[in-house]
Order: sequence, then structure tokens, then C-alpha cells
Amino acid sequence: MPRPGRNTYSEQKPPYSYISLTAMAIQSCPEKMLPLSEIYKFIMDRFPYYRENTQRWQNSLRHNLSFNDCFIKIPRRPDQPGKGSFWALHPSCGDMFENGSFLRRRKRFKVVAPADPLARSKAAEAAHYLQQQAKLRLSALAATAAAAHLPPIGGYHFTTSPPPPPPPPPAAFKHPFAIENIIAREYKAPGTGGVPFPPAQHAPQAYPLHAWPHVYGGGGVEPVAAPECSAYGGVPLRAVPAVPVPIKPPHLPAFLSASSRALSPTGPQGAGGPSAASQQSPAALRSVAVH
DNA sequence: CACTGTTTAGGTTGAA
DNA sequence: TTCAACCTAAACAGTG
Repeated sequence: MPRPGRNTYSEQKPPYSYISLTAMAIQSCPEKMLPLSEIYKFIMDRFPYYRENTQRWQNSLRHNLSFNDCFIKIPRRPDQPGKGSFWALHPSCGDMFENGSFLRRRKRFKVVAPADPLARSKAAEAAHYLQQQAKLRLSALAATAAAAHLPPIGGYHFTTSPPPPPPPPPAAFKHPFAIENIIAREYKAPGTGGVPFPPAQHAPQAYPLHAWPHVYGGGGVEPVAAPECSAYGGVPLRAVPAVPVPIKPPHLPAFLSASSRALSPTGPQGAGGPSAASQQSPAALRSVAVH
């Protein structure tokens, strides 16, 4: 297994699990939710290793999406035609990775299988919450684009109230394998005109880009283009700077805050115990309608 | 029909 | 050594 920061991963298998790769893809998108095809595209664009044997790893990736509770399937709304659903990270899985590193997870993120309809409705609320968050992010992006004299995002108009200002950049230590560093590219001040996949000199200062040759095309490999986030009707968003949001939202709704305690890897549920997957279909419980 | 999503099963690897 | 995380394969159903 290659060590990051040394040789290029251009043709080698990256040291990230499929869960990590999927989380990267989802986090890289302003809406924080992507259809399966875009997740594929993200991974193939950044990791040449995954441009081969696509059937194999894509099957594994789909398995991970369904099996792991940290991913939530968000159905398309009627105004979002297309195949398949959107996939998002569960709002409470922010501390899933050790010190923010995507190399290995602390513990499998597991949602206690809801045995009652009330718990199921909470899952629906979580999906609805994610949909609303995606709306708010797009609204913020549209406002930012307008301020920067950029064309509106696909002509989408949302009736939601203006989103709160983006949270201040976290001052806490960011692990080199944190998503912000792995996919670092558009994290610039709004209005400065995001540069998708900037060259090395645009990289965050803390972690030089040569540490991420597999992402930035180091080691003599040309940088690869960032995939277009085509959520919400295939609207290209790459020219719009991303609004950085914390992996773990600072203020979760009550229903999520309450559940996050039980869902947290550090929560009382802890390790051990029979796998919920073998008891009840977790995916069926997480797949909820949002309208 | 291709793609998407779910589920099961078996194997490998690393940490405790 | 055990256990959990992870990987891979495969079968199958649903959907656009």
C-alpha cells in the first residue's frame, strides 16, 4: 500500500477506501449531494487507477452506498428528472474519520435500526433536511455568482429564505487527509472567482500540493479537470466557488442532534453487537421520500 | 437493456 | 487470536 506524499498514485490504487472516495466526491460538490454517476465521474477524474476495471469497483462502491449508514439516499424531486437518486453524507457522520483523515475510519457509522414508525419519520426528516441544505447552498452559490457577475445557476429559483453566511473557516487542525485538503481547490473567498482545480501555487499553504499527486496530478501528471457537479438537473457549477461547510453542521435540527448522540461512533451504541444489516434492511430504512 | 440499488457471502488486513 | 473495517463478487429486483 503506497504512502501518501511519496510517490504518485497516478496508476496505483489510492489508499482511500470506497467510503472515503465517495465522501470526497459528495463533499466536493456544493450541494453536498451527488448522483451515483457523478460519484463515479469524480473518482475516475481524480484517480486514474479507477479508470480501469470500472465494473468491479463501481459494484463495490454501490455496495458501500447501500450498506453503510453514513450515506443517505435522497430521492429526486419531480423537478429533478434523471436516473437514480442523490447520495449525501449523513449529517451526523462528521467525526467518522480519524482526525479528519480519510485514510481510515474510526468506526463504522451505524444508525440504530428504527423499530418504530416514529424513527422512520425521523429518517425522512433527515433526508428532507439534507434537501433543504442543498437548496440553501445553491441559493448561496447563486447569490455569490450574481455578486461576481456570473451567470445564474441554471435559472433555478428557490423560494427559501436567504441562507446564513458561511461559517468562518475552522481554526482547528486540519489533517492532511481531511477532505478540505484532499479536494482543496475552490476554497477561496466568495466573489474572487473560484479557480477549479488550481495549479499548485493556489493550494492551501499548510499542505503543499506535492503531497497529493494523485489529486493534483503531481509527479508529471497533468492536473485533471474537476467534474461538473450536475446535481439539480445537470447544472454545471464548476465555475462557481464552493461554499465551505463543515462536515458536521454546527447547529443540527433537534431531531438530528438527538439522533446524532445515538448514531455517533463514540456514542453509547459503541462497538460490538449484532450487525443491524443482518437484522433489518438498513437501506430500506434510510431510503425515504422527500417532497 | 443499461443503469441503479439491495443483499448476501467470503476473503483480506490491521488494530486491540 | 479476535474483531472490525474493508474489499470483491455475485445475484437479483426496480427503474428510466
